[in-house]
Amino acid sequence: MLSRKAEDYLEAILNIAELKGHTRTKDIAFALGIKPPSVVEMLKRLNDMGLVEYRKYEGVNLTPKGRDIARVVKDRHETIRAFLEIINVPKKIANKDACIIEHEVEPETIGQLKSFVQFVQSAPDYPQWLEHFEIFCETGVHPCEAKKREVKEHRIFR
Amino acid sequence: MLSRKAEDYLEAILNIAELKGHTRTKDIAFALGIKPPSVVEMLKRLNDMGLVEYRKYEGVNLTPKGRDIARVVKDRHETIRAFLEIINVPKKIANKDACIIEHEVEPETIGQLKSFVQFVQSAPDYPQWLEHFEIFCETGVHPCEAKKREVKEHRIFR
DNA sequence: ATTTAAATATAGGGCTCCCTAATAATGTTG
DNA sequence: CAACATTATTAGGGAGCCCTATATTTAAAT
Repeated sequence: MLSRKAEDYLEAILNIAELKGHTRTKDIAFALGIKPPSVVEMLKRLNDMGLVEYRKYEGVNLTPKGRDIARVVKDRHETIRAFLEIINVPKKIANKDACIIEHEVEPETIGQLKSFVQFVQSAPDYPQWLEHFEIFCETGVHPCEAKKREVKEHRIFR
Repeated sequence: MLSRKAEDYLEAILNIAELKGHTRTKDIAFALGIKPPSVVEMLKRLNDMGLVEYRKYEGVNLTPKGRDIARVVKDRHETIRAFLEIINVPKKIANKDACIIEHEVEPETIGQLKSFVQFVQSAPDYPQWLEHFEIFCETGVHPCEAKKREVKEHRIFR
């Protein structure tokens, strides 16, 4: 089983490679907020696992095996981020926390989260309940409940 | 900053204490799926941090400070577990994955998750969209979309 | 009260992942 | 091409968590 950190590295390498074409130690270190020597250490390990092709002073490339894993990890990340944004977690935090959640969580959980995101996104129009959710966040009261109460109160006053 | 593992220990101690009145090394080890020596090591550390009162061969108790933290952790856990169950992650997995997610995630995220759970739970009746979500999981099609399509097809055939 | 069993603790070791300081390779530029 | 800056790497070390094997203590049973 791959450690969460190893997954982070693979994902970072994929992202950087897509962005810049080549991947250097420095960029990985920057992306993960750590120091270069830590990166080198991990690259050696990933190389030994056959997930990455690492050549000193030249840079790294994902192997097909490594790329497959990186894609899965990235997909999970996107799913979680999208979900968190749906429930109005601020963008920046959503992204950061997706990084944390994405590891080690069971496929079933990711699967359900993914379904949920797709469900919301495939809704024909902006779903009403999401609007209700926003009101609930602000007021602490479910709009439908508020309606009911009004009706009740009317009855009392009459 | 407290490590995620340290938080796990505090939560476990709280749970066991509530259940049995006293907390022993063995029970913690069982709850966390690790061996007793690892527990002893952590208890010493938690003791030094003032989160736990640990006496050799006698057991542990949470200090007020430790109990406060444990309660927060447990609350987070409950929130996440409840959410995962709402989106139909199997109970057992929901609980396990809640353990994983609950750590290190920003308060904002927990807050929004919590709001979401409360929102669903405070809905006056079983919300229709949840039913729709279940159908979507099974069929991959949003019920509302399906309706639209039917209408369209009708038009074509006439 | 002594033996035996269960629980607990210590010693020592390993893996992961991070760091700083020092060294080596590479690139850039006058 | 030499001097300088940038980037990478090695060396060595530390914290966190876990383990097995070996004491030690407490509890239970004869």
